[in-house]
Amino acid sequence: MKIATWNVNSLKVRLPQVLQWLTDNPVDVLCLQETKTVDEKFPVAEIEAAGYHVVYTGQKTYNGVAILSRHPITDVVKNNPLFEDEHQRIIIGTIQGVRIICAYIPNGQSLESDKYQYKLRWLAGLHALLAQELKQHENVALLGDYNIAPEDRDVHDPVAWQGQVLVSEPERAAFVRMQEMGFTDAFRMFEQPEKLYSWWDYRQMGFRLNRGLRIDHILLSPALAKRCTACVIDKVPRKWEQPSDHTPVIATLD
DNA sequence: ATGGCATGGTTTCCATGA
Repeated sequence: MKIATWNVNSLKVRLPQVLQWLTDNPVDVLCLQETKTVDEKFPVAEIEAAGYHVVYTGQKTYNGVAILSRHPITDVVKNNPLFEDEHQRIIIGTIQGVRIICAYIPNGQSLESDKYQYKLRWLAGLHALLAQELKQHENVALLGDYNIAPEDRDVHDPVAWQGQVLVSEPERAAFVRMQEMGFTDAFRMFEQPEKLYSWWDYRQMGFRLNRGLRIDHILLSPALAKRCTACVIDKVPRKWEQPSDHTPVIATLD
């Protein structure tokens, strides 16, 4: 079973790329973030025609998440029942016995911003949700745009980024807390190329200069980590015309 | 030097992203 995550930065703009990518990479599950699409305008027919079931929750302009799956999706939950939130940032479903949590964690903007405090509160709510899901399910996977680069090796220029949003100590502590709950960063289970990231700034030739961050992750519960045989970042779509600034992460489960 | 680019909506600028 292959599960993947991709922040598409507008599904309306990126739908052709999503369909192309799924043709090239027929994964079982693809979690999307930043669909930026209200539910009434979600491209259900196009995705179903590609052979995928889909569940989604969106809003106007911002945020929005979806799970695409080759297999039926059951027990769907939209948003975090333990954290009141105007934003559509979480969708959960069970696929082939795996509890798939698709999350778009807030950006935080800057340490001085109210949005940063919201991010930290949101992460505390996520911790509570994960604890609840772990009680109920053995196979839990959290896939998405975390907006956290866990370690300095996940940052192209750790000195320039030191203390900034996405790498600040409280954010990294929130990531560590998930690891302490039993989750494993699938990417770091395996030997990886150096300086491989999942996001690059659109500006100033960020991708060409490999000025990136690894902020999109797949965390696996203990039972799933045992089944994980590979995890890769696919940089190919970032090279396409009019790309998302993020690129997909894929984990393979036995 | 707080810019640079991309997206969607309130559309010819603004908010947001990371």
